[in-house]
Amino acid sequence: MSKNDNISMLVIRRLPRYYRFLSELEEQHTERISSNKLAQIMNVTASQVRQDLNCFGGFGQQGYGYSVSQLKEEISNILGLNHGYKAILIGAGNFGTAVAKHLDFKKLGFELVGGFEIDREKFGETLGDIVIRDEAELESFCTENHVDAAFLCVPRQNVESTLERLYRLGIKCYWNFSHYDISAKYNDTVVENVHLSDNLMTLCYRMTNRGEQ
Amino acid sequence: MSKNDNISMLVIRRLPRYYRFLSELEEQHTERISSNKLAQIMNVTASQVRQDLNCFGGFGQQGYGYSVSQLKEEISNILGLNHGYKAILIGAGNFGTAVAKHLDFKKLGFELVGGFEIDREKFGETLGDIVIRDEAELESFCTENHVDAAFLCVPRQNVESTLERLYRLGIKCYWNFSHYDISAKYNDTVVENVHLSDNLMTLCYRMTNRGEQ
DNA sequence: TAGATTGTTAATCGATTAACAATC
DNA sequence: TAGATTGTTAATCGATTAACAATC
Repeated sequence: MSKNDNISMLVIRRLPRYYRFLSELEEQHTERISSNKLAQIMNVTASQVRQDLNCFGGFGQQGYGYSVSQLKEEISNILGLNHGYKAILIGAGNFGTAVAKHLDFKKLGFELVGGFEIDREKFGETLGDIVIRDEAELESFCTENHVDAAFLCVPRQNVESTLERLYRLGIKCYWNFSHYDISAKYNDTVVENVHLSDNLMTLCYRMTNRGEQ
Repeated sequence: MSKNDNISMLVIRRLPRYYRFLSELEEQHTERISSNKLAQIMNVTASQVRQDLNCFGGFGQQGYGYSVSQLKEEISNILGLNHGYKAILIGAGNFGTAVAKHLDFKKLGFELVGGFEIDREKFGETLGDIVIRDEAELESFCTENHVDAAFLCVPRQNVESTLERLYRLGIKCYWNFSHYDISAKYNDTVVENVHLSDNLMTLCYRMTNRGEQ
């Protein structure tokens, strides 16, 4: 699929953004778009758009531009959004609930197949499509069901022990809301961290140093 | 405060991470640390640590290294974490609730002073330290109380109209959980976006293309 | 003093932008 | 054909890393 196997993480992290803007264009029934116009909408350079897309192949046509729906489909394939990776939710507190209720996992490449909690009050509750189970059942559930990834929505102090169990079960892809440094301990994992507090501190910096840039 | 007013956004986004690791070192009663050791813990180069810190001034001492507590304090000041910027929460749904309950705003440079909702069932509820109010009261509240920032935890379709009101009230700093492109419309704002779905798509890409790197 | 480690300059590496020939 | 716009190469810019003199 790819022309070049060494694609920068910077390019990859821009792909979802392209995908978002293309989805919007499609909703507005825009059929074709030039790198120039797309760059303008996204507030980047046309050069960057063309370079980024050409990491994966030539999806455009000289003199015409790009077909919105085709390009969207190509990026979807590059991201692998069609895989429907089976994921479990660890922790059905406020964050776990928010994530499970508001994200459309099907569109994001995943399928949420179960949720686990230590709080017995929540056992049996349903959250979107999933049922909340006793975390003690983690091993039996994962043995019976194929699970590709875990969404870690538990406080930091609870992550470590659960993570060890998940890792032992062969689950090595994590979406991590805690500050626990997974890759430091397990180096053969795939981890995306959501550091909300880092993000908020950055906002604080920018508010404090407004005008300087 | 700064030696150089043109500090790269890449450096700035690393500051919260330094702050986090320094906080941990302090908790473990580590008094001093060398750029080499810190780099090792954080999985970056010692050069980068020294270059980053030197954007803001010389906080170390040759032959000794850096004082953990002093360096942490310096970074806190650079980020402006002592400001206690007054913020309001827009939307007390699952995400708003999760954010309000689980983040320690005081430590992140903010003080949450109120919350707003359109769902009348939630009026009067308390969430951590704040009371949920009718969004109709936004103007009166913000006129009576000084508000520096808004945390936007409402679905995309509701952001636009509320944003216009906030902007008219002079609130121009936003923590945005929606996909609405604030800076495109209002260019004198400070915006930090939390794009959870972008993050999850990146995880999907990395799972799909595992082994290639 | 000798050893350690910074602050800083210089070298390298990578990412972005500009330019333009290829081509629809 | 003429105009538009890509794919791609070359030029520029910026970030990271290496090296080392300064100094605690």
